Amino acid sequence: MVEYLGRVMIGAPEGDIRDKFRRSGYTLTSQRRAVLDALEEAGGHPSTEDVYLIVKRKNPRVALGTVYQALAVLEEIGIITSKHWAETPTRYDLNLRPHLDIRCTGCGAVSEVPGVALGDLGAEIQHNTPYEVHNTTLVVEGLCPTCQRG
Amino acid sequence: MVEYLGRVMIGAPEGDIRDKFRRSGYTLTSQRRAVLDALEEAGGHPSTEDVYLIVKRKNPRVALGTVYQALAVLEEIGIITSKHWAETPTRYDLNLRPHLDIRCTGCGAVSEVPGVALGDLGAEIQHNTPYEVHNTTLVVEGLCPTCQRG
DNA sequence: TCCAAAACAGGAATGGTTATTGGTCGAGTA
DNA sequence: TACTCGACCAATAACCATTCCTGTTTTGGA
Repeated sequence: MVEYLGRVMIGAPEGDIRDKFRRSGYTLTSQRRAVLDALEEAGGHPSTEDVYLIVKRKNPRVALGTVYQALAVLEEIGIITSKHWAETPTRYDLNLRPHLDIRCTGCGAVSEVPGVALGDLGAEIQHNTPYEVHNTTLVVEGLCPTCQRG
Repeated sequence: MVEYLGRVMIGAPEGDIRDKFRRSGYTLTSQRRAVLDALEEAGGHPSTEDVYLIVKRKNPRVALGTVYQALAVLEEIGIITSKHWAETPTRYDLNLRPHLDIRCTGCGAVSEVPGVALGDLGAEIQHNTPYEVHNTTLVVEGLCPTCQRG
């Protein structure tokens, strides 16, 4: 059995993670811990496949389905968030703070766009629709500096 | 051979459609015309499958792949637009005017949200990233009035 | 009318994701 | 310690939207 001793530095603090697991009723298993560590090691906005490959390096027995399920659990209890660009695999992020990401249609790289204030767009939308608004996500695509030159 | 005599009323006028096809080099075939008619008949924001079923009613020989390709061509030459919500099939729209749509996570219904001004969000994003911004889409989800009661 | 290019039908293949199944592990309890 | 129960896991099959492939048909231009 491989041991996962790493600590999550970028995302929620260790205490929060334990709290969220305890409150949710889910168990913080070694596989779920491994997925968290892999997210940290990957940095940025890895896909499920990225996470799977990192986890598998340390524990080849972990199945892809387990990673999918672990990521779903981690998102459900609020330790990570997911983002989805059309035609591409879902990506995950340890960064819980609301922020804007842009994806390069050339190489697939994802970067944060700082300093853009969305204001109370959510409230404005809610004001103009009878729907009960749950989720407003801004999806941004473009070409990164490298791909502009290529 | 089924004849497609319908005229597109909601989307681009007939002349525009012909122009766009001529300029693009693509041919306005009976299948592509049928797809346009189906989009009009479906109204709202049909999925590829929706369009396929309508087209098939009139001409059972049309293949699903053809509908996919026809929709891609129609989008490429600027006669229709597509929208994509995560985990759901792509939806198409004859309405070329920029507008905001919300999707019900309960029943899948899509409605327009009127009166929301996005301002120059695109410009603001471009100002804050070295990426060359091509596309900014606001994805909104919620519960429609009916599903709120359900 | 003839020909080359484009478009099509039908169906197989792909890729991301989810569901199923049978087995394992661990906490709580007698 | 032995038992029980449920959560969890690995492996794999299934799913679904979409794309690709192949042979055939249609189209527009010479």
